Amino acid sequence: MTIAKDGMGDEMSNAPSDGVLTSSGTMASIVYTRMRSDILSGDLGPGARLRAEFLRQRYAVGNSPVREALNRLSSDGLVVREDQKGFRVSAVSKDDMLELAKTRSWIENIALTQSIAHGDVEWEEALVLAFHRLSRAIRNSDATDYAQDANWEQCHRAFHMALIGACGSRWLLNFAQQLYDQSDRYWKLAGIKNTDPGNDIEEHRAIMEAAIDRRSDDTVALLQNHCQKVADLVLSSKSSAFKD
Amino acid sequence: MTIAKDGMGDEMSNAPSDGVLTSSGTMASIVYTRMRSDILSGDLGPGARLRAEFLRQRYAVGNSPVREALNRLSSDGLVVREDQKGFRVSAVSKDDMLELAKTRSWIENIALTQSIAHGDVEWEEALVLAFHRLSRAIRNSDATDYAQDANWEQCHRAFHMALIGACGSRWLLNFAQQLYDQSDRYWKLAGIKNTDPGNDIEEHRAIMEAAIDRRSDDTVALLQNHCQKVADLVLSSKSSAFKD
DNA sequence: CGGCGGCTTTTTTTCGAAATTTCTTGAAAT
DNA sequence: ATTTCAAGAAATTTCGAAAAAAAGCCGCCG
Repeated sequence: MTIAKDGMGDEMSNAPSDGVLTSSGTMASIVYTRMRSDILSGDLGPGARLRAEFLRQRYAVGNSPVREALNRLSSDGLVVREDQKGFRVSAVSKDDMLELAKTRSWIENIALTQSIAHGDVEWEEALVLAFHRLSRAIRNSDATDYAQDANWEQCHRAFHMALIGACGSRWLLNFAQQLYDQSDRYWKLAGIKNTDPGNDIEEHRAIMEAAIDRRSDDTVALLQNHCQKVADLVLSSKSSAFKD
Repeated sequence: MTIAKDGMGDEMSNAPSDGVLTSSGTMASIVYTRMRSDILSGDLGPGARLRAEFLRQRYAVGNSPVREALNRLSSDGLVVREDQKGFRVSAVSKDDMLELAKTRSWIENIALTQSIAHGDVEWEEALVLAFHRLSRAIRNSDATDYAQDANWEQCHRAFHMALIGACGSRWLLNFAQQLYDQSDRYWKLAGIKNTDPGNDIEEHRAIMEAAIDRRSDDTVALLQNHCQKVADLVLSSKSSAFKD
């Protein structure tokens, strides 16, 4: 089931089976995971100062775990560090969003092309499974905005990772995940309501089928379109969050 | 002179003008820089355990700075963390080297194409300057193996960064730098002697000129060729460092 | 002879406080 | 009124030791 050979991948290494980062073990890892989640969800807003005392209290731990988590997050680009002046949640802007979307499209383009070219039967099956779970998550969700659903989120992430899972480069997978995280943050900050379950399922199904049929160009086009649509939505939202 | 808009870039942010990472400020940052350098140079060999006591003594600091540096390096992929079992220098292998070379070629391909498409006059000038410094570093070096020369190393890195400096994505620049670092480590571990200064200069000159002439395809081809040659050398070296 | 539990030792991880730096405030001087 | 400077406050960074976990050791039992 797992594709990467495991060894360098930082984020997914502590995932129980696939997707979720429960990352246990040390306090530092727990704080890292929770804080990452809080930043992605917008609970810790862009630009917010991350004072030691505040975080120690919030996560009920001492100084060291907080600091270790912050240092990891800063390498992930979710937090910025200014020597001697502390940490803050990295800012957002229209320009950043555009840069992000551009970069993501480049990276996913390569990764997807490679994945389709080299994906084996295992990859196909993992993809089908990921799609099945995603569509079920969408159907099962009774919320008017299922994007809030933690399960949907995990399935959606897993699907996109499964797509490129056979690209043959842990580096690329890592990069793609970083970019996915960032996009995810913008999506949530924009506060977009996901209103059309049927279309959402079909869009993902089309991507999956094209991938499995090894129609490389089609798949890439569909995925780019999918991502572009998301980016447009984010940018055209009232976007009170982006001072721009 | 600087191209990136500055803000998220982690590595280069503390560089005085360009290239060198003296990254001062906090002890943690100093240790991070020195340790990174020690790993890249092979002074801390692949797979080596990084015990707290050893590092505290080596860098003459307390526990916290060492730990912060380790956490940052682990996100960079130069160090692997195993919760509750400490840190070690990330391993090397033939497969990893191939994966790395592949990924680097993909990333640099995009970055270079974009840089050539969007590079302005400032970019051209920075590139010319970087080349000039590189060629001077090569000529001035009296060592039989100028790759040992710290100055050459910095100039070489600066040149390759200048090439893609106008790609328009800080993400991509960051990724490219990570991959460059890793390649650099393999290069040094392989212990290759750089014996042909003249050819080295001309190879870089050809790349620079093609880039400035905006011959996108040519430039990419030249760069790929350049990187491929390096990868082949590394893999065909006696490579006592790679268990396979 | 080999594997298994319990003990000691080593190493990692975490805490709380000291040291250092930055930020704030307010009074004095131009 | 504005700027400058210094003292106090707040926050970050660093240290050293305590707590927790892993690794090594040795005798014991199957």
